[in-house]
Amino acid sequence: MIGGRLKSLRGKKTQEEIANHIGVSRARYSHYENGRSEPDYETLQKLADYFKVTTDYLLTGKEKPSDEDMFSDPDLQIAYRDMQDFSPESKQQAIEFINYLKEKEKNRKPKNK
Amino acid sequence: MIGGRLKSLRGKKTQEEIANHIGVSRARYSHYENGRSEPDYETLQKLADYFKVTTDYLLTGKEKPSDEDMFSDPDLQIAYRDMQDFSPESKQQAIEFINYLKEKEKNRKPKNK
DNA sequence: TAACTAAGAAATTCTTAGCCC
DNA sequence: GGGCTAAGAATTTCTTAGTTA
Repeated sequence: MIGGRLKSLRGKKTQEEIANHIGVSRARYSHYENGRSEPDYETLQKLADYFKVTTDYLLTGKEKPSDEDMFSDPDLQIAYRDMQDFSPESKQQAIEFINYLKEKEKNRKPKNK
Repeated sequence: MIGGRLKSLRGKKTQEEIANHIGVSRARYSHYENGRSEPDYETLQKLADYFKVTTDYLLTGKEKPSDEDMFSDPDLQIAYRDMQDFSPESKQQAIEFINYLKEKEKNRKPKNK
């Protein structure tokens, strides 16, 4: 399960190195990689931080390692959710402003396409 | 921790309804909401599926409900997708404008709902 | 040196049953 | 009905110590 992902994320580093960084014993980390036990949520978070992936990725493997370049930043998502609660008028205003920015973007960098 | 998020996601549904859907006892689900215990990974996944959010969101609260079924206007969705291609500067501008509108909305209707 | 594991200890979760509002 | 929780049972994890390669 999550073990395999940990294994490949670790690469050529030793188990001890990872274990030290996240503050668990060697044996404990080994258990995680071999599926003998699963990390508690706190440790899972530390592992995700250390490997620079989301907990989602560790758990499901369905997301890609979200290194630096995440398309969808949280701020944008929050803004989007906010917009859904807007009155029709505000919604319209928001959309218009976004379209305005979109035009500006176009001119800034002449795209192919 | 994750309990609070479960609570708000549940809304006005009963604990029993959620519990039945994910296949755990009432008491067990109650424990999750009140932080007396934490769901194992399998149950966490079921909860995330049921509430249509990522496990990341349940664990950290940092991500949004998965945009899979962000219903609402198509126009808004298009605008959202456009924003993802924006430069950081334009993104920032868009977010600021949305926040400005958000404030305006707040003042428009001082009382809840 | 690095990784793995058996076995018991320790910690956590789950169930039952009941209580409260 | 709907939600909460004490106590013990059940399950899981963690540590130690030792084995394997």
